Amino acid sequence: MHRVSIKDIAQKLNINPATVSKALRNKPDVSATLTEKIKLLADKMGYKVNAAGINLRSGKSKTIGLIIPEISMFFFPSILKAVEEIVHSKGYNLLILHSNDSVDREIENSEICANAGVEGILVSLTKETKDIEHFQELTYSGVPIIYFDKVLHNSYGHKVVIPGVTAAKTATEALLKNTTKQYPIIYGLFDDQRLSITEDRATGFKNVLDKASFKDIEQKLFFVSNSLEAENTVLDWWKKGIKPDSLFVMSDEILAGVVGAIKKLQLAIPTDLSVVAISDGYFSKFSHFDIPYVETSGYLLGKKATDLMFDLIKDPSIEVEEHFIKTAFIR
Amino acid sequence: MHRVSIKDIAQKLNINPATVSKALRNKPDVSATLTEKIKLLADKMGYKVNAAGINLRSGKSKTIGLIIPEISMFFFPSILKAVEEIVHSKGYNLLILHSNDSVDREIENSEICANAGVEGILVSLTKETKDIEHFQELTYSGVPIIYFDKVLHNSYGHKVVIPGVTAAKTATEALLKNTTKQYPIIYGLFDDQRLSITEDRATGFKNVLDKASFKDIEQKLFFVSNSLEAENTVLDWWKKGIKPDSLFVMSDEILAGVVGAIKKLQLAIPTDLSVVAISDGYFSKFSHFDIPYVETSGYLLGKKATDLMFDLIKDPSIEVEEHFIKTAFIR
DNA sequence: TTGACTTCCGCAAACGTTTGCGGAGAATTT
DNA sequence: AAATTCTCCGCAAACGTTTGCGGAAGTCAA
Repeated sequence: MHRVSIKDIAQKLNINPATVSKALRNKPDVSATLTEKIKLLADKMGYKVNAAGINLRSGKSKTIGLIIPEISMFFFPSILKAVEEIVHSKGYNLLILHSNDSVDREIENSEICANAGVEGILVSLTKETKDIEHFQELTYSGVPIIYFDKVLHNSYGHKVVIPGVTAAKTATEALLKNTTKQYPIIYGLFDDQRLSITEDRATGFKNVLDKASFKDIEQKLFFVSNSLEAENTVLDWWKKGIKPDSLFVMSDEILAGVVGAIKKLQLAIPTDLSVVAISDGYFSKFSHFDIPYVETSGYLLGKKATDLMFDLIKDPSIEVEEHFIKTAFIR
Repeated sequence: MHRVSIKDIAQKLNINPATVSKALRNKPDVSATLTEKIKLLADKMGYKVNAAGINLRSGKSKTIGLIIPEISMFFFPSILKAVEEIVHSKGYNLLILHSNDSVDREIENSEICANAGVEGILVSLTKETKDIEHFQELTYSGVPIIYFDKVLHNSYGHKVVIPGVTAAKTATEALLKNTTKQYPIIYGLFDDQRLSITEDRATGFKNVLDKASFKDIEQKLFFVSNSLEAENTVLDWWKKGIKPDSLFVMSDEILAGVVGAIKKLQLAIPTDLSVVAISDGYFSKFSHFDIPYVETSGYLLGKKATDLMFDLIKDPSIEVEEHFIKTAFIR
């Protein structure tokens, strides 16, 4: 019942715990014969290293913290897959904290990370987050922090993000190309306005339409806070007799609602409504109509962020900059 | 740069570390005035408790391990959400380990849990897992283990699962009711045959069809290992001119492939093919046709498993049994 | 005034691990 | 044979925290 420690092994062999410790880690200053004897007994006694002891002694935790605003079925699983893979391949553990889109919980989570002594933090911010003081404290104490996906643009720190402006531009340009009408109604459906990714994508969207002076476009931007609201927003348009010709959708989360609305309204795509999205590509597989989209990859995002994390652990002096993930237009 | 410890605070106030420790935890044997002074200074110095120290001293880790075979976009996120919520509400941390459907990695993961000194493990097994010796060792050492979703039926242990047999029965019965043909072709599409959930659902499926002697049914079971294979299997049927009337689909993972095939074949549902599934309900929202399904909830599964985990931590003598999650038929 | 209680803080030890140093003895070189 | 190097193991201390005990000073009642 009692957990076997190095001391127990040492006592049984009438030797010093330090020797056992060295032997188990194949240090050259223990003879081969003794090393083998120690390992054999350790195995027989069911010895497991005690992480707490190591952490205390070394002052390190071999743990990376991952703080996310929301656990969604879209982006998040692929991110996590990449992060988990890399983190464990490096012999580190992963501590997952979920902020539920609340700054207070985000602050709590940063404190949990601090207490746990994580050696690095990957964080995607909540919609509510207006400043990152609660992380700055950790930065000062030397813990590398990487902000990914949902970040604060006007803040200092390592960032890994989707190139939202250009992605939105590409998508909107595709939307324009498909529009044959002279006075098209083009709507953009976005997530919460406070999000950096919303800001980027809205900028790209407006940018393209504003420059498309050759057409008389009625453009409008709508901001919703979740899938359900997105669905209701689209339903509402049709209920009011407003029928946009084209729709830009900024993410899978929002697209899920749009697809739901399209289903209920029994719209033909792209005849009744032309849709372009920024997406991981799920809906091109699952829905019966084809939606052209700018493809983003959660996996690549997670991979780049985590790789950068370990680079930073090796060499904390790496230049602070904003990294972008490659995207591609899929039709 | 140096991390502030209790000792540092004690030194600064010329008092004993033990007193500081007590004060910070509001022990009654430190005067109110001194307690306040200590807390103030601790705050000012930026003191953070050192988890490693506490863990070592207490012999506990305040950590729960979650071992999963695969990070999927379907079931998994809702499970994780429930687990994360409860675990952190209890002041515990969550260690996520991903086996990638490999027994070897599952064994590694169990060892990581052992080394980390987790106080409990939630595990869903890989397809390859044939025995659970690697977990038994942990059980002996007093770590509660809960097997959820993908389990080994013929093994001893606390389990939380979907009632697969009855769920499949309900779904298959619905399939039968919709069938008007005299000689219907009814196919079942399943995940890897080694999985307990496959076994359960296949049993329920066969059970109902075998008893439906009033009709002359051509029934067949197909086993695939992922979404893509599911899609190819369905495509293959049509390529060969085989057109089942009804299709039972055992999970969202498989349903994703089926939906893809239906899209490519441009089948009308349920006219060309009648489909019933066991699902969390995603596709009823995302696909243009309606698929009746037996609803399962990853959230409820995660919640029940985690609740049981903490019950077990409180009282390890709780009777070992198999718990079932409620399901409902949605049309 | 004495005795019995409280209040409040210090002390020492322990959790498991690792590190650098020191030294006894063996092996090697001169 | 003496001097040098090597091999191998023990020793003590340290990481940060908490616990029970002991005791000094103060409070209260008889």
